[in-house]
Amino acid sequence: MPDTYRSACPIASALDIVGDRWTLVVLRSLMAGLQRYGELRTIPEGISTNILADRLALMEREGLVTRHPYQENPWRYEYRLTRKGADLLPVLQALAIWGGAHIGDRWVPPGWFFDATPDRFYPDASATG
Amino acid sequence: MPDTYRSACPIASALDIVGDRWTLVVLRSLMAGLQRYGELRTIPEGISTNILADRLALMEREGLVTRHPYQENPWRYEYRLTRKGADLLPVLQALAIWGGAHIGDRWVPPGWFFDATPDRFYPDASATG
DNA sequence: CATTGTAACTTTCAATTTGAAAGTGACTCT
DNA sequence: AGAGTCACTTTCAAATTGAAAGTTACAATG
Repeated sequence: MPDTYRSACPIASALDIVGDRWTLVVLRSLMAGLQRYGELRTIPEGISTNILADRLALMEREGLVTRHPYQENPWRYEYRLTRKGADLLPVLQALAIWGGAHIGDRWVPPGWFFDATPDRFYPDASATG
Repeated sequence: MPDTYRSACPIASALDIVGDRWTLVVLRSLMAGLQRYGELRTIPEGISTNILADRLALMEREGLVTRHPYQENPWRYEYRLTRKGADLLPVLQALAIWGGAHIGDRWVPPGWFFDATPDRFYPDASATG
């Protein structure tokens, strides 16, 4: 968690964790199926490498994602959503509805996105931590 | 709108408008009934005056709020949500649910907050622009 | 008429954050 | 041996944030 929250308001406190320019965009990408650093680098928004590494580290510290090795020599990890991370899905859905309604000519998300519930993203108990 | 959006993704684009440290906190405060600069200055998060003035100006430019004079000599304005601003209520509700569920000891929002729909905040047609 | 007070900003400037680009380390492949 | 890949890390300039002081316009008080 942040060292201090601005207040005990659940909205302000949530924004102390995810209320920056990139965290929710990375989260969206994880929900879209991207799992590795190299995949996340390719998102159309063009995140720079230092910011991506920093956000992934912050998200791990906040318990939004966990790292799972997919290779040794050298060790490489993929990032998986935790329940805490997956539970932000309704925030992304609400933002997508708003953006689609009030900004012109946005992409239409795939059908599964609005139908999904958070447990779609943490099917295994090991990712619950 | 921002000069350029990072992509045409409705989530990323929405965050290009409201994805900073303060805009959604100010929006929450407007929904809680605060309408004037001097009232908004008193929020428990402690926003500094230059940031508040800047965010209000940005929110007006984005069409999230409109200014309505409540006094002449000198002119003073109160800020009212537009439909576009009020339609962010589901985002705030989702953030509040998540913050309440995943961060310890947060305030419990008043009952009306989760029951409300956006039209609670734009009762008059003049605020629709 | 000078002084104090109030409301809504605006300015200043230091500190923090962001971002583009280049660099690093551990490998694999040719 | 040399080139390529992946996942970062470092560097440093630019943009943003924030605390504090200053400004403008007026009302109220003495």
